[in-house]
Amino acid sequence: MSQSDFDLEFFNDNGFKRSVCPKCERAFWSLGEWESCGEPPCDEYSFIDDSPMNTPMDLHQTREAYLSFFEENGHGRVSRYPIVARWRNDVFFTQASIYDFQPYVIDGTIEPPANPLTISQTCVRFNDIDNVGKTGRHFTFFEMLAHHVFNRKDREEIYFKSKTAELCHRFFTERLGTDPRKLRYIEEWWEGGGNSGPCLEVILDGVEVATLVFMMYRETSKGRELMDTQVVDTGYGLERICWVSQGTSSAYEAVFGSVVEDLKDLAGISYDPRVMKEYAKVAGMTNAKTAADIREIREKTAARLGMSYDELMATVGPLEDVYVICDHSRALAIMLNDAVVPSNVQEGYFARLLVRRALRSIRNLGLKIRLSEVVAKQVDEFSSVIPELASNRSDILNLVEVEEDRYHETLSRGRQLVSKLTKGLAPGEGIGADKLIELYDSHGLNPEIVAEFTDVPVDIPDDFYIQVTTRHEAAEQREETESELPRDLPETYPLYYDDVKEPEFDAEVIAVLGDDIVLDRTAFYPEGGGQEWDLGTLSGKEVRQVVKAGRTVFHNVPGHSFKIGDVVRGRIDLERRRQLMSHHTAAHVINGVCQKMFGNHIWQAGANKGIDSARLDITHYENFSPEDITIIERESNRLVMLDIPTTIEIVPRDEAESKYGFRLYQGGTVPGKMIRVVSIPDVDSEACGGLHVDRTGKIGPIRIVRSKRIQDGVVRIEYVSGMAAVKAMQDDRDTVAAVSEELNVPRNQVRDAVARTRTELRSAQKALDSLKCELSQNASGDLLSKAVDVDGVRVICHMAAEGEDVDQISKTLSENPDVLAVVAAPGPKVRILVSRGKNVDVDCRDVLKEIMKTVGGGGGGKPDFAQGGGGELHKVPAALETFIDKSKNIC
RNA sequence: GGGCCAAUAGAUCAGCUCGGAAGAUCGCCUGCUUUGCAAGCAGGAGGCCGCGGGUUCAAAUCCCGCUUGGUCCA
Repeated sequence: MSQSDFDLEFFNDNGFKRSVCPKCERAFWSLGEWESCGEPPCDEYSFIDDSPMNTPMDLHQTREAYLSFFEENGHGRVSRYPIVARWRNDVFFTQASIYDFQPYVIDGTIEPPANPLTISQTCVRFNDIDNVGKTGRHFTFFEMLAHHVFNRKDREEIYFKSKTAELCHRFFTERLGTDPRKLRYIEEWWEGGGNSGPCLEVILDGVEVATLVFMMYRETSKGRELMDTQVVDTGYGLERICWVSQGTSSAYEAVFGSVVEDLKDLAGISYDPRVMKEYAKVAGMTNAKTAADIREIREKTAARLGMSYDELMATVGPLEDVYVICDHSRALAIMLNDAVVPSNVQEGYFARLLVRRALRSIRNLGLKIRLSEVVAKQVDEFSSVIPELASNRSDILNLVEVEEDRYHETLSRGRQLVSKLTKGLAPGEGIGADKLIELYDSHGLNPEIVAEFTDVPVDIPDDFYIQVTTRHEAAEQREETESELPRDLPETYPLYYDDVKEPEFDAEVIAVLGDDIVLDRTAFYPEGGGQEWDLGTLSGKEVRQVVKAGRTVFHNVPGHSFKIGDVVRGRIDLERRRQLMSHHTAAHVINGVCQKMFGNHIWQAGANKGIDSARLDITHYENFSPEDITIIERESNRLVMLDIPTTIEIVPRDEAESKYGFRLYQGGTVPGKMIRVVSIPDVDSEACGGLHVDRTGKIGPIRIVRSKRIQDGVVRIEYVSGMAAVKAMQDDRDTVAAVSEELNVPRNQVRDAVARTRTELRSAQKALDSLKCELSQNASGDLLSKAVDVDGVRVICHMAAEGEDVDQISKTLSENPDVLAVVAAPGPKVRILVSRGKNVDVDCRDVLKEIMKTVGGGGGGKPDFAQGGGGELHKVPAALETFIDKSKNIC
């Protein structure tokens, strides 16, 4: 960063002065005379109760003021992108407006929807979630207002640094009526995502209202390189500007409108506004990173107001909970609207986190409401700007309710767990830190809840969450397998898109890499979109695998002898392809049916279309019931029989997005300016590179084989279609036929017959058991008559024969109070049981030991019963015989 | 994607440290008692101890792998 980076015409021509803040030593530009840079902690908020803007605006008015200003100044207004950044695989959520244009717009693959453009991008960030509700300015969900410019290399520059600063300045002064002298522009350097550039932080009355980033460089291993596209990346905090315009005590009061008022009424909160004003000012000054920082904010605030920490918290605590509920419910409304399904992994976990934290706050306040009621208010509040919210309303609320119920289940499990745990404690003993961490980490119970569940002392360490984190720091590695195929080969022309029914083609070999052949064109469909590759031959040689790297198709042909320049004749196995096409189009049909049946939250989460079977993974909160499957299957087949023509069109990306929305990207990200859209009208439209049948009728029958919850929030539908479905039906018919023949009943009686057979088997088993019991009773009677009396103890040694139930005999014998029974089992292995009647004062283990001395091997047990084995089988009879003599010594 | 916890009768769980004949409570069935209900009394049925390997004379119990569920983190 150098001073020249900020030597802007706009500043110089308009009398801006560059000063250096004596506290933080950063340089800043302003029209006013200022001692410092203006940003906390160098200065504190001065807009509270004294807005620098001419009109207080609500959130929607603020957004509109911004977008219309930039629209009037030549920017195209672009609608928001979804909050789940499905077009990227490096992040879960859209965290800034520039995410919308990474990587394809910035790397030049596609053109931006407008240039320059303006947008209000819905964003969500979780790194500051602990501060939400506490600092007066942190949110999980927020909107980033922005104007962006993409200046392409070799094209005329649209605008860059100077005009950006000018537009920003004019927006605040002309549109919002801010005194021009109040704005300060701090020189900074920005880095992120491998890029960097100078930036200006825009400070107004102590709050950073915008950041103007000039993304110019790429950070490479060779050092800093100028990017081909010079990007204006601005970010204006919608919530901040709205807050400043109203000058309320906290941003939450300005932003949440009627929702926050309703909740305060419900919770019966009344408070001295002075408290929150001071609190927000102090919080604004402090870098709130840990629980200790938050504590410091509270202590400072209490000191400034001349009250105790506890007095302050009595006011602030309930308000914080109200703000948390407002924030989390709003974030949930938007996230669920954009099809996040709460779950224990990936983006779904964040939705779960929000639900649980919001419920905790509702609980703290003792409110008798469901979270879904608050989410409903947020949905209504935002429906005017995000119209889909209205149509997804019931789906969103249902997801919240399902998740709320799940949390209650977790709590009741937890309640049992805690009471079980405390039962084992000594009087006065508490629940220690280790246990608390386990309860939280493994069972989802935070320490406060644990304390609520029990009367025993709960000792919560200050660094509780830090301890939890360290537990996780053990091992975290990730490995990525990169394809070894070269990417610098020429593109292969895809004949398979021209005519899916053409079985033959001629092509020229343009590269040979071992067994892999590259042709100038091919009709072999390479693996992609979950669809397996085509098989067939190249000039008679069998093709084993076909894959694509970049735009080049590689044919794996073991043992070929082709050379560059050879012309080869390809033949495709069309029957295989027809099956793959049927499975692929069926996936789109089933996906469409499920979306209609279950709602907007249904998205494809993965798919595989093989030759014998296929599967489609979709996002849903529970496994399907047999009834659901029946309906899905019926509706899918109905669409097949309607014989709907499918269409495939290659359209510009932005056109496709505006026509079909982001639902296009069911299969994940798709690169390129033009995208291939596969549509089944009124059912499903997806960006898809796969091969499809041209009418749904050609799919043939669709059979859902089973559904399976493969992880929380994702259900796998296994299905077959076309000939594979026909085969599945035939297999089922054959199976039933075989069973019915085996049972010798007609097929419609098979179920009853099986049930009957099972019952019969059971009672036969029982009869057998009681017979065995009777037998051993008889046997033990015989044995008792042969008992040898040793000092009043009847000693019995018995070498059982094949088929005798030794356990039962041993048990029965020892029911006689004066019997000591030694029973040896026949069989490949030695097994000896020693049991005694209740009046016999002998340790069975000693008896066993004595016998084992002769036999070898080991054993053990309890005083009244011991068993052992090992050693040599043939020694057992002798050992038993001599035992009688020895027993005289023992007894 | 990674870590942790768990899986035993229809339900809720004990037993697992320290290997030795599978238990409790509720529910269910039968009988008795009661005008009826709630209940009480007596008896009974109900278990591949998640699956698969290993160690051992012997595994619900120890070890390994898997499956399923829960939970925390990114």
